[in-house]
Amino acid sequence: MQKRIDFIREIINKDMEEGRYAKVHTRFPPEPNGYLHIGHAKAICLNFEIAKEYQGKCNLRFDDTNPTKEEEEYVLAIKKDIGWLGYDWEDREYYASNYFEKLYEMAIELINKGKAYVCELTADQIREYRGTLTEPGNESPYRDRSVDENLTLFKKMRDGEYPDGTMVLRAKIDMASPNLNMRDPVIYRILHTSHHRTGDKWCIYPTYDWAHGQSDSIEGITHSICTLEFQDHRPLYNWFIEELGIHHSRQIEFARLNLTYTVMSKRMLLTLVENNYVDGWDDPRMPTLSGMRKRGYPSAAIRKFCVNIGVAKTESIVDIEFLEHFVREELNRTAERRMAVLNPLKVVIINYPEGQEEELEAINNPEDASAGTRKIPFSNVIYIEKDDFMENPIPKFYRLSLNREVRLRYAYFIKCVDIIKDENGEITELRCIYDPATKGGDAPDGRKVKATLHWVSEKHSITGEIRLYDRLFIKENPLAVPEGGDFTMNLNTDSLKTIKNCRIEPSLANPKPGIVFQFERLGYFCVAFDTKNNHPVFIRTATLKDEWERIQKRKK
RNA sequence: UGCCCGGUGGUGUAAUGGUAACACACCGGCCUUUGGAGCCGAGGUUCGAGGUUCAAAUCCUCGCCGGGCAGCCA
Repeated sequence: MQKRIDFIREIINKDMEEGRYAKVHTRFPPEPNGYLHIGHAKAICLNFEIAKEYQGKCNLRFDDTNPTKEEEEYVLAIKKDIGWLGYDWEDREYYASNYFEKLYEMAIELINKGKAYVCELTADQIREYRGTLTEPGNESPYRDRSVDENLTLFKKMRDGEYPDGTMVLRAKIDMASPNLNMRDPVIYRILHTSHHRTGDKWCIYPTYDWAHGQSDSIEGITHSICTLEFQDHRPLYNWFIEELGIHHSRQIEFARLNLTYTVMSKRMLLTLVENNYVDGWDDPRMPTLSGMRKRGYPSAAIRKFCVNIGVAKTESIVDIEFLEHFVREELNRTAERRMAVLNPLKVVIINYPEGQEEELEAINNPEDASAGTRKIPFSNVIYIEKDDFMENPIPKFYRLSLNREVRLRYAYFIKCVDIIKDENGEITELRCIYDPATKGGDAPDGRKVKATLHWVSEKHSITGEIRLYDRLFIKENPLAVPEGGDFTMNLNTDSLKTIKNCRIEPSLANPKPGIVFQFERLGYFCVAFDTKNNHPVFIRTATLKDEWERIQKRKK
């Protein structure tokens, strides 16, 4: 995949030139406490693509140091999503929990060096002793315990002799450091909670800060790429590595992805799931990879998006349309075209013999000749889209109207000669005449029409359900709320509209779930996984760009 | 009044002291059997002020603005 060189690759190039590392080895380190979202995709692509470019490797490592939040369900989902994105960690599926024993030994080593101590201050006291952003902290009264005492206490912590929260192991660094992370950070806490991998083997767990850098080191990671908020932790990780005298990875921080009309925090996504604002983590409206997969987004589009947004340290918000652009670009190339009418309006062609029918040839994908053609049945009663007719056409509307001629795609020119209404004045049917000479859609006399409509033959069509998904939030920044409000007040209450009786061309009677089609002039639609035989269900993946909609919007 | 990071069109990313580039969006036009796709064109002097230099988005100084950090979360 072609990409411009970014600051991360620049650093790596320099490291390689200077011989700092013999090869490049990266890793993607998710915490299994939620599903992966598009922001994670950025990190996944970065790490795996860099490994590929430098003929190195990229590990998958679960950062599972907090058993109170992590679950097996999430590790399964995460692996599935990374695989779907197209990346392979081969046999390098690691877990921070694999290193618990090693990490424990490292802690002992620190204690032996007089660089760690068991502290019995409560959580609240630790906070008070830490000082503030502008004032230095105070040293814990337990800071100067003997090595032996620390060793004994730490062993007893491990043996389960103390309840949760009674003591912790802390690194002994500098309570006056301007970097709060260096003010004797906690590296082990007591948690009598069973872990999804280690079960009840442990009742003390390393903190992320203690586990992360050393896990990278153990795996021989050369370039540890993470998000901006860990910049302030880097000195701490370096301190650990140096005290322990182990392999030193270079940490490089980049800005996480933000998208308009989207929330990206796992906490908020969990809120949406738990309060049933959406139908699970994989709801097609979610920014999760599983949601996007269900929505019909091709993984290639997501990859391309991730490459094209670039990487930098500037915090930014990418327009969701940029993602949609790559989805459309990919689908335009790959999706076969079909015809479906969402809001059917009956059209009777009065000069086409009743009972007669014929098959017309249609191109499956104008962008890909190898996709071939298919036959579409035609008869005297068809359906067109309600929106494609206007009794009193406004300027620039050049679809069907009384006495106006348009083309039915791949079929004939038709001209509307009569409008039938019900007692409420609603249009229920159109009467048209067709020109037999225009079969296929071209007029031998060279006359032109301004519009081409999609259509479906009444007696041949099948009915189906179509789910129209829209963005989940009404505000570009869902987090912008008045005092006391929260992001859920910016939820789009109309983000899902279900249309039951759509008319769909017969070739779509038994489509394969997951496949995406373009319904001509409407958009891309993905076959839903709960679709049933002869009653297909489609999910709208994305609309087509709509010039007519833009014209109307502009007038407002 | 602490420490760390950042500031280039509407958005995102380039330009690594030498004519501010690319993509998306937007606007205008062409083309079109999808008002799709495609094609062509318009729009910025780089947060501000000084300084260094023949030459500054880039280097220096001082401001301004934005973000992160006071979990036994990651």
